[in-house]
Amino acid sequence: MGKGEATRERILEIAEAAVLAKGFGATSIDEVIAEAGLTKSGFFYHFKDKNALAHEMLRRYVATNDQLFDDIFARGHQLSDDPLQAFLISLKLLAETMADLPNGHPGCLIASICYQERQFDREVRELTARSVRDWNARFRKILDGIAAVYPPREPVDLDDVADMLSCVVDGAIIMSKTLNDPSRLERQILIFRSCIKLMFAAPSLP
Amino acid sequence: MGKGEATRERILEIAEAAVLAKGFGATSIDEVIAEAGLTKSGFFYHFKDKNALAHEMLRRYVATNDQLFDDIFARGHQLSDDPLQAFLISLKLLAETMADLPNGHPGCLIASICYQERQFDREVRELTARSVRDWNARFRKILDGIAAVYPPREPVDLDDVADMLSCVVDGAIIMSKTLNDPSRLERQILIFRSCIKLMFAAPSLP
DNA sequence: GGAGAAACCGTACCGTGAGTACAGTTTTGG
DNA sequence: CCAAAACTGTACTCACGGTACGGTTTCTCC
Repeated sequence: MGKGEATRERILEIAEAAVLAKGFGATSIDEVIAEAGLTKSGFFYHFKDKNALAHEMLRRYVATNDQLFDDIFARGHQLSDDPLQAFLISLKLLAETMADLPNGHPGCLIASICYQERQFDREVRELTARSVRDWNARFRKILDGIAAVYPPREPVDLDDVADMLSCVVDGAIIMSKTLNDPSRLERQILIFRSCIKLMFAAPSLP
Repeated sequence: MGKGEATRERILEIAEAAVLAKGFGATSIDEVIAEAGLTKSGFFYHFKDKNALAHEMLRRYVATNDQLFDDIFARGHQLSDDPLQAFLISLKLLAETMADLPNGHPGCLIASICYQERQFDREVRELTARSVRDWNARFRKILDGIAAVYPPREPVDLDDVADMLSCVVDGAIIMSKTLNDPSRLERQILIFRSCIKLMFAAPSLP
């Protein structure tokens, strides 16, 4: 990794924290470069404008989250052969992971961008949309595996159930931040987990 | 209503649409006053700064939503004496109301502010927190009434279930906007409704 | 209908932040 | 050592938030 790449990473890290804390518009380049220890010229050497910065931040954020999901769902699958049990374990792991974040979840970049959309170009908006669709498809695939073994006890659209996880997480992050109570996120994931249990597990099972 | 009040309302309406579409930071006063047909001096006659504008927008937004919830849950209670049925009816009404919005839900001001918090003073942040807490308490009260008649079939914290509605709605609004698909919101509310059914309704009931 | 308050308009100004331009300088890797 | 890469420095422009303040129109009430 060249020196330039290291600087880029440093800028992105600082910028992401600032954007999640106070929004994209309120995050000034001056402030980012001050913390990163370089000049304005240096910044524009790496990013042609703020939009490019947003684009790279998003790429980074999506990649990190993808990796997290990969790990967690692989671990769940590893701990149980039963698709439902594996998913329930993964959700528990996800909840724990979120609970272990020292200062609570820093926020969802996609949600942040969603409420600032006009500031970004088509490319950025398409990247957010694609990421969300990918995550939904991932969850949907898991649910397909479950439904094949455990027929749902209530007629539900599995696409909607898959969407629900992202919705609950995004909503819970907002609530955590608004109420300044990080525990909200963990608890919402666990409630979603209960819903999955109720949907698929036979009434007799624990 | 004096003429001043009418102008204030006009400003707030225009500003709310702009803020939800592109964020608070990206909404310029110049642009709002141009649409409202008045000058900068006129704007600052009504609002001492942008923070005051945010505060009033939020008051307006919360009041509107409170009214909506009052209507919808009153109607549900009116259509069934059974607390569970009443809630299920209300959720259906809520989903339909959201589906009927011509261009989809414009967005949640609280979520929008959540991702821009540093731009606002303590008063605004406290108002958002209080509103969320009030809504959660409202839903919790309804759930208490249901749980008294129908013991939950899975050990769940009713506070968390109450929170879940706000989370699902907020998350679904974000997903609707990100994917440019308004139907997502309605479907998420209905999935939440299915979860409520699964939690409380006896297995034999339809 | 006249006076005074409320609801504005016009102009000029300041500070901050995004972004440009471009020439010069240091750092780094082959 | 040398050429590219990774910056620095200065000097702008433009948009936006906000201030200051004097003047003008438009209600409203007696």
